[in-house]
Amino acid sequence: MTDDLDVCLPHDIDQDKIRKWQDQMPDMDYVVSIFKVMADETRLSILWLLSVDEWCVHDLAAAVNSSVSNVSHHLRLLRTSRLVKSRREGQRVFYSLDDEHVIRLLDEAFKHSQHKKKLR
Amino acid sequence: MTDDLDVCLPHDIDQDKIRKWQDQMPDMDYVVSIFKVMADETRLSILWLLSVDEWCVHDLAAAVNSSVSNVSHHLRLLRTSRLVKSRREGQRVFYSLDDEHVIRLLDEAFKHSQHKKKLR
DNA sequence: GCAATAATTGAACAATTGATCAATAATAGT
DNA sequence: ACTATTATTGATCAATTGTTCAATTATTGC
Repeated sequence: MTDDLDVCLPHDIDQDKIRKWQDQMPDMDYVVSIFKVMADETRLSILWLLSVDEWCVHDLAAAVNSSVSNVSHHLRLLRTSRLVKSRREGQRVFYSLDDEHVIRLLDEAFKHSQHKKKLR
Repeated sequence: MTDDLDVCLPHDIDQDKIRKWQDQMPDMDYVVSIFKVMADETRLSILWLLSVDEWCVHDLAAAVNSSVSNVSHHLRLLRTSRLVKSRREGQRVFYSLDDEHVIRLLDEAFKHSQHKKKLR
């Protein structure tokens, strides 16, 4: 916790700086929630696969080496986060991306990753 | 778990698709770790503040409304993830970004956020 | 050496998360 | 109506995470 009782104590020169940038700080909530969703190997794999094609739950589970149940749980989170959408076709439910921005984030992140790899 | 014992059972048409994209899937580990680091309000705020200037721990703590101890813990994670670097100046330790890619990720994410806001 | 400021560290705890299992729902074919 | 396939859901449990507190380290000035 921050108590601003440190008036006239050492190191109060930067109060202006603190206030200035505190005021300009954007709302973190939404961005944090997006990063939370993407910060999981299974979900990130799903998103990557959905960025190249449409997939049914069964095949997604096979592709990410997990159970249908587990993948379904993850898909629900992705759906409520509005990152993917679904459509039913017979017994199967097909999922696809529902957010152009996510592709940009994925691209940026994997580009980043590639670059880091070279440095080692 | 996926047992590929479903040979010659319904819905085996897509085995090729599964294998094809499974093989092309990039390594998720590094990207997941970066998203994990960014998926926290305190750390994201710190990163955002560091993207505009250099900060000492004390001021960062004040700016994100947290304790010095807490911020120091977060900074350690950011440091070991190689996203920030530090330099000592007297009693104080100044932190700054150590990864150009992070700025791009931040920009992309907050741009995304801005756009979503308009839609509601 | 001592006191003051700044920062780091480790332990402890509550809260959140991801995976698994069993049960249920939805659809299609016989 | 019954069975098989696909998908969803809820409960449970282990593992991870974020915060707090107390103790420690590092640096400066007296």
